[in-house]
Amino acid sequence: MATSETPADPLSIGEVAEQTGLSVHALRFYEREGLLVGPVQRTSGGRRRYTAFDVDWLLICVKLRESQMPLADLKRFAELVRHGPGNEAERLQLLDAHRQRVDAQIQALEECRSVITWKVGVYAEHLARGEAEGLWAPTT
Amino acid sequence: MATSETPADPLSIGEVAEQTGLSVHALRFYEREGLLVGPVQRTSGGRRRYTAFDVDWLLICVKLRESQMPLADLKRFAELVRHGPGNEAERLQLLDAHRQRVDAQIQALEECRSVITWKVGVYAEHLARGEAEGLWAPTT
DNA sequence: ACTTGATCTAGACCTCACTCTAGATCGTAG
DNA sequence: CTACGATCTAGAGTGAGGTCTAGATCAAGT
Repeated sequence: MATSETPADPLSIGEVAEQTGLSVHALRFYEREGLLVGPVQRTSGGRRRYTAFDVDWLLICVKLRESQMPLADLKRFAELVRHGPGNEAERLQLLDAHRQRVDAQIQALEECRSVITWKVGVYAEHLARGEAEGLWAPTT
Repeated sequence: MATSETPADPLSIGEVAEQTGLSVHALRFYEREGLLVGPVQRTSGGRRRYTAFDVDWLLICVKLRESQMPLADLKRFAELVRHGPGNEAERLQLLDAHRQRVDAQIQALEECRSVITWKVGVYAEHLARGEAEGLWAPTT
C-alpha cells in the first residue's frame, strides 16, 4: 500500500494535492480539522512536508470520503489511530459500520439505475418509432 | 408504475410526504423551485391536492435525487416534460448521462468497498491474534 | 538583488439542499 | 361555536464541506 518508492521523500503540499486529488485548500482544511493522524512536519521555513505515511493516510481518507463517510467519523477514526494500540476493536467497528453503509448505498444506486434504465428504454423506444404517438403522459 | 388504486384520488401534502419520503417542507420547496411538471391543484381553500401523476413524478424525483442528480438537472428534466412532445431526444440524453454517472458512482463505491474490506480484514486479523503485535504503523 | 511562483495564516465566504419560523387560515370533530 | 391539527406564505436559518482572499513569507532561477 506504500506510495513511496524511496522510503523517505517528503512532499510539498502541492505535490500531495496532485497525488491525492485533494486541493491544497482541502489539505490545510483537513489538517485544521484534525483529520490527520500526526502533525505534518515543517521545513525550517514553515512549509509542510508530507511523508509517505501521511500520503497513504490521505489516500484512505479520499476513499472513505468518496464513499460518503462524514468528516466527523473520519476525525474519530484518525483519533483512534493517533492514540495507538488498544482501540482496534473500535476502529474495526467504525470501519465495518461504514462498509455496511457503502453496501446499502450500492444497493440503492442499483435500484435507481434500474428505474433510470427503464425510463431510458421508454424514451428510446418511442423515439425509434418516430415519436408520432400521443402517449406522452406527464410522467412517462 | 401507477401508484393509484383508484385513478382519481387527490392526496394532501402530508399524505404525499408519507408516500414519497419527502418532508412537507421539501415538497413545497420542490414546487417553488419548479421541479414539478405541472402546477399542483388546490382546493377552494388553497390546500394542495396531489394527483397520482404528481406522486409518480415525485417518486421518480426521489430516485434521481437518491442517485445524486442535482436539483438543477431535475429542474431541466421537469421543464422538458412540461413542454411536452418534441424534446424526447434531450430527455433521453439527460437521463442517459445521469445513468452513466450512476454507473461511475457504483464503480467508485465498489472500489471503496474493497479498500475498506481489506482494512477491516487487517484489523480483524490482528484482533484475532490477540493484539500483542507491535506492527501498528499509523496507516495500517 | 530581483522576480516569480509556491506556500503560509486567519478568517470570510460559498453552494447545495433543505429546514424551520412566524403568523395566518382551513377544515373537521365535539 | 370552539378547538385543534394540518396547511398556507414569505423569508430566514442551518449544516456539511469545502473554497477563496488578503497580505506576508519562502525559495529558486537569472
